[in-house]
Amino acid sequence: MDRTETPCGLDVALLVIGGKWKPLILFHVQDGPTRFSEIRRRVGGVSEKVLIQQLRDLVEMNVLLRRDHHRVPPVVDYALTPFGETLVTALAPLCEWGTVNRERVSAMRESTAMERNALVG
Amino acid sequence: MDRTETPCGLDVALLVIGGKWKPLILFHVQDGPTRFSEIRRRVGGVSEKVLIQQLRDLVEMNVLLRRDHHRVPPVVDYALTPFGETLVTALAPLCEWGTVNRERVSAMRESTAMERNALVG
DNA sequence: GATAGAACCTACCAAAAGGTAAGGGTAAAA
DNA sequence: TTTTACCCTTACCTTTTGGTAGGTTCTATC
Repeated sequence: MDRTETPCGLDVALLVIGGKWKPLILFHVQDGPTRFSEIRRRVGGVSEKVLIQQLRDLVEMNVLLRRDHHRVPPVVDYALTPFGETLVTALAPLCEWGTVNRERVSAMRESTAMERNALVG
Repeated sequence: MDRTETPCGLDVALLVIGGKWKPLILFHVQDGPTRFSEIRRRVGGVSEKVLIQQLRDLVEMNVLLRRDHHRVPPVVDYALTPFGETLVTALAPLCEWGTVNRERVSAMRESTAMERNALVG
């Protein structure tokens, strides 16, 4: 059977998880509702601005639920929606693939970078 | 168990499939070696420049194999490597997820876009 | 009284990614 | 003989994305 006619759903998936930090966010939120500052600490390396952007995108897509506890100073946490859970489930094999092949991939990236530098120098 | 210490492999996976057309390319190549022009037709909407860029990235990453048949006018095709096959396998659930949720996701994107426009206008 | 921490927002800037338009060298088809 | 198709390449430009640095409002703590 020819797959030319059956469009691939990966474009849809990437609409949702496309963004430098979104996969990591999903990963670090899957154990339960997590506060903003805690996500920031766990993800590591994100600026607040970008974190909020990506969190908002995920909330808009109904992947995450934002809960404002209406306290001051603010208390807000984010949790997976049922829809978000299906996404995380679908993401699991890819996550595992990445974990298994981390070394391999980063080694390849380094070697090709070296080749490029050799051509330049 | 706390996942804070076990890094998520999704960042690695996105290094490989990150790029507007890469998932689609992988999808359209999985039935066997495919010629450049055929990939271009199947993917649809890519410029030659970008297609070649992404194909080269995938070749560098050892996901695809480029075979030059040394004819003129040129005959070149691209096929999945064994490594690439493992990636496609890991990608399958996400692909299915996207297919199942295509309507839902595009509906959400449209509604939030409408909200934004309403705020502007 | 100064400071730190919570969860953001805003203006501005840099880098990366993608897109457009043109060309190139060959051979077969029209 | 002009056109078409093949698989690219290059120069240039626009869009998207991400990052920096500052500010805000409030409370609890030192």
